[in-house]
Amino acid sequence: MESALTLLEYALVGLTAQEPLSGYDLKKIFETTEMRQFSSSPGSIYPALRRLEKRAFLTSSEEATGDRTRRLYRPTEAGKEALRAWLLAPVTLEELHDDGRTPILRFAFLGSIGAGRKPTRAFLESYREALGRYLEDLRELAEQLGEHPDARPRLAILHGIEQVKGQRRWIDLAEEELGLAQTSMMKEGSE
Amino acid sequence: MESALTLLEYALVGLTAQEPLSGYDLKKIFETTEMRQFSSSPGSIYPALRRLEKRAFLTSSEEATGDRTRRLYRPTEAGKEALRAWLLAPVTLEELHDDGRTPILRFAFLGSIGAGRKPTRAFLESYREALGRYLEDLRELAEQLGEHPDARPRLAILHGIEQVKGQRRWIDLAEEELGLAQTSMMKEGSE
DNA sequence: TCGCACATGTAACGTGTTACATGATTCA
DNA sequence: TGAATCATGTAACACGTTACATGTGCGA
Repeated sequence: MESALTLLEYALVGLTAQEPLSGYDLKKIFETTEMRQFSSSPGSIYPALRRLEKRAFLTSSEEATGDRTRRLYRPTEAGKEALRAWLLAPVTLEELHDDGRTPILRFAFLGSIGAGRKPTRAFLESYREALGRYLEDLRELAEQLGEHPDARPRLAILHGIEQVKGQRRWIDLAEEELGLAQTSMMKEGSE
Repeated sequence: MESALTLLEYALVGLTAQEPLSGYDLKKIFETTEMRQFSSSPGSIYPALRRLEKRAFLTSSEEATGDRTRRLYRPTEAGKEALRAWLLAPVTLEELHDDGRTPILRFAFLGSIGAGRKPTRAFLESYREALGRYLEDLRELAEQLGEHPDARPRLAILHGIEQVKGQRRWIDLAEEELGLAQTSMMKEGSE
């Protein structure tokens, strides 16, 4: 252990794990896809890549694609291991408190470590469980705010409750699409 | 202009605008309510309060509540003005991209500047509008990811879509609870 | 009197942001 | 030939995190 990468760093390892990428590629991904949450400024990406290489989570090699030379990054074994540990960790209430968007980011990356049905299902289960506890907290808070003269703070909590409900619906949807029906009793052999 | 406070700083101004608070009070709020997203560590709060006082967004006064002495903070006129500008700004697509949680945080604070029905309605309208555009982007992205061999990235986008739907439902709910039915043609006099 | 809650700070550190800077290649 | 895109950096700065530090008042 003693890893603890930043979210940006995990994203860099996760993306390069799927295929070797240059800093410029990553920049492009951050500005065109839903990874907008990460800054696409070179001032964040390039230093992070250097950092990860120095810490031996990534390796790079100068390569000539067509005519230009680009420095392509890919994860080392240690990098893959750190990524795996991050992706396979169960979703906790604390994670939801810190930043509700990291669970789904982790989910999206599960393919980059070739995770099969079992870890995917385990991930969704822990997500569901954490959401359940989160929902309890929110309902309690909403009740406490019931006396508040201004309705808006309580409505803000109701917003959170609606979000949690949406996330739960999505888990059902995802399990269905992935053929992970929770009622099934069949043993699984994949992964 | 030339304000641009951090999210933490806006939260500090917004909370003290409702009633004068000490650094310790704010710390408590951050660790017990749904404002957990802000660190409750003194290393972030006290420096931020000093900063805001130096920049004349807050004033403080040593006061003896019971026996202890506490430094109570409250916003200056400039502080209230900055808060007002922040709260009354329409929700934009960019804001949703940067951090989907700021709109609802701003909404929750609308009472602290005594915002009435009209700005509240305007806020929700802009929110709805921004979400609509966001939804279009997400649907397009989901379609692009349809070809992807791994279903999980596309499912991650569907998660975003579910979240947006939940937010829209909440807007309807909020408008109803606040008596801001969008079908109503009545002119309003408040605020 | 022992520990907990109250109450406020400081210092080192790492990281993201913004702005600046450079040069090659491609396309109109 | 000029502009846009490709491609990679650096430097100053501000901020949040973590850890350390100090002291008071209250209740068991």
